[in-house]
Amino acid sequence: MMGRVTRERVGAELVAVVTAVVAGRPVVLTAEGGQHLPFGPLRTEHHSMQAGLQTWVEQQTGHRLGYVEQLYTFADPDRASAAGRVVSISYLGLTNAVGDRPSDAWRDWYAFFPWEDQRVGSAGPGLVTEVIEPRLGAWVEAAPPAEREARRLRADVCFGLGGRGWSPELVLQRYELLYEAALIPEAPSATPDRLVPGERMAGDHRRILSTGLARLRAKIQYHPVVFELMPESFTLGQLQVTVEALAGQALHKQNFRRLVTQQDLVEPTGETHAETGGRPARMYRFRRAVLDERQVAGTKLPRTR
Amino acid sequence: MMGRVTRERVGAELVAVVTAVVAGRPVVLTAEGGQHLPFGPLRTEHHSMQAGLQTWVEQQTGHRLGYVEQLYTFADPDRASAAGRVVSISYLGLTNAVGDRPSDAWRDWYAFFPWEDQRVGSAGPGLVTEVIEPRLGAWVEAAPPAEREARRLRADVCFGLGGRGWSPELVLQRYELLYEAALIPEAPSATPDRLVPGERMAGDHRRILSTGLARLRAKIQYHPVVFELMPESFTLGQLQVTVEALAGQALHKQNFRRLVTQQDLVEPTGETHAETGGRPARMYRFRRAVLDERQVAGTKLPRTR
DNA sequence: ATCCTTATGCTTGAGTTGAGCATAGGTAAC
DNA sequence: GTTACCTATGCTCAACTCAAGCATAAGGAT
Repeated sequence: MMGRVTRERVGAELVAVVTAVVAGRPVVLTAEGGQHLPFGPLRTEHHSMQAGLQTWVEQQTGHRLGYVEQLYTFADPDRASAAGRVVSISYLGLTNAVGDRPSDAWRDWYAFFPWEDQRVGSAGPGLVTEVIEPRLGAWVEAAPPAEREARRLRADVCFGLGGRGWSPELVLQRYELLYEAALIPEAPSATPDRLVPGERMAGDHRRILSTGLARLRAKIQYHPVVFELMPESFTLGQLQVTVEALAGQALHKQNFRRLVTQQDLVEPTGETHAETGGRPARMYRFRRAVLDERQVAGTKLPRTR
Repeated sequence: MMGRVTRERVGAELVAVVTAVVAGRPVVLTAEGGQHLPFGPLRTEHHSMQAGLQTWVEQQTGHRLGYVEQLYTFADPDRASAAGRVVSISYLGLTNAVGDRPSDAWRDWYAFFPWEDQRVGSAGPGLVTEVIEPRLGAWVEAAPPAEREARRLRADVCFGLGGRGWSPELVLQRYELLYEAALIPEAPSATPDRLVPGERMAGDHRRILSTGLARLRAKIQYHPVVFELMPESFTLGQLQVTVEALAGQALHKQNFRRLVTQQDLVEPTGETHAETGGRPARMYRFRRAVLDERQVAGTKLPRTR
């Protein structure tokens, strides 16, 4: 029967990856100057884990999350110390209001993962070709011959090398590859002179963050979650900028609007918006009904180039 | 800093949804006569949660899992009793060998979810139209008028009513709907005379199982995991039967083979197989290299009808 | 031989997607 | 006020994908 005793007990911790998009920059809520993600213990008084997370994220941000989703449960072995084992249950939360917290609590995603921003003009593309590619090349060459081809293939797939395309949703795989290649300060055998740029976080929080980005980038394509990051009404241009910020990639404008409108994800409010110095744009609002009507309806990424 | 103390401690439990496909029937490993899924406490000596799960599943089945993936972490509030809170971390495991365990440990998926098998000749289609649809209809009518349309829409989407198509991957949504409509014995307000057929399990294990089926049905479409359920070599017909068993749906044969072969998921072994009383089929093996070469490559479901 | 069964190959039409041309309707500079 | 420039929006076209089904192949059973 179910009453069987589980003899050992562990600490349970809730970790939140709360993200928003502000002025075309994706940001994540951090604590203590970006050193870690907000987290807290699961308490007995919490009705459920989601409820526990919701309440104390509201305490911190002053805003209710439009969307919460469980990410992954980690049992970081490095932390199984004297105090016993700790299990971290991580969640992804989306909001459109950054609230009144000091703005340095909201940090740009790409401060932690500069290579993930592949939009033209950003750091990503240069970083990959000038720093990451050569250092991964060295890592490939350092392998025993039998393993060399496997390493090269993995590097090529992750970072779109050798004529392969860049896949935005491989965030976690890229992080783990850099970790294994010791190009990241968290890695045990990392040496300061061979590191790839990017801020670190305490413990395994940067790994948790990368899991969140990966999930969001994947989810956005087949589930209408972007709208949780948008204000009540918005232009299709603003929506596209938001998606591009998350994907770290430019999209084909005309095809993006075709996708959004043909799926009936939005409806016009009747107003227009003329701030951009171009033709005024129609404003739209999200049709919340689609959440009930269908289970698949997303914002695919009609890529450019 | 990370050393912050988490004051309360909880029991941590690993739960496994281990599935295989035997003779065209999808089966799941259970304990104590199908009353619950195999589970066990997370121990300090386990290197990681996956390792812990792997080792004791191997103990139980005598076979190594080809594939293990974390499913979801539940904190069943009903079990937060005197002993304190229990957190269940669930995993999906796939294997192709049912081993030498007594075969009643392996139970047919569809004993627990008869409505999920929509293949012609199985119980599903009749069950939906003759039992589920009318009882859900009553549940819709029982709602306050303002809520009625929302309920109807939800029932229609989940069970493909009102001309909508059946979506195999909505396993969890269907279970939760039946739960809310009190058509399932686990539901608090369920009455014995209005139940939908299907065996129950202890605690929330049937919910965990439905999470597993949902994940597997979704995953199969964009990741080549079916092959973990297949023997070394197989015919395309056998592969199709396996996918159909999981999806609970018939597939268009010619399109299925085109999909599999065009993606280079398999390579011929050169042998043939003549047991079916028809033209002998070529045997194939899975090209394991695709796991490294690509991140997306699945067995989409070329549906029939 | 004839029929039944499963396997395999191929075609066709509908729909989806990537790419880009063309026009609309504003603001800012000259 | 005319020109340049900018973003928004509409539309077309070719390549590709996908559902559906016809046709043929190759075995066993009667």
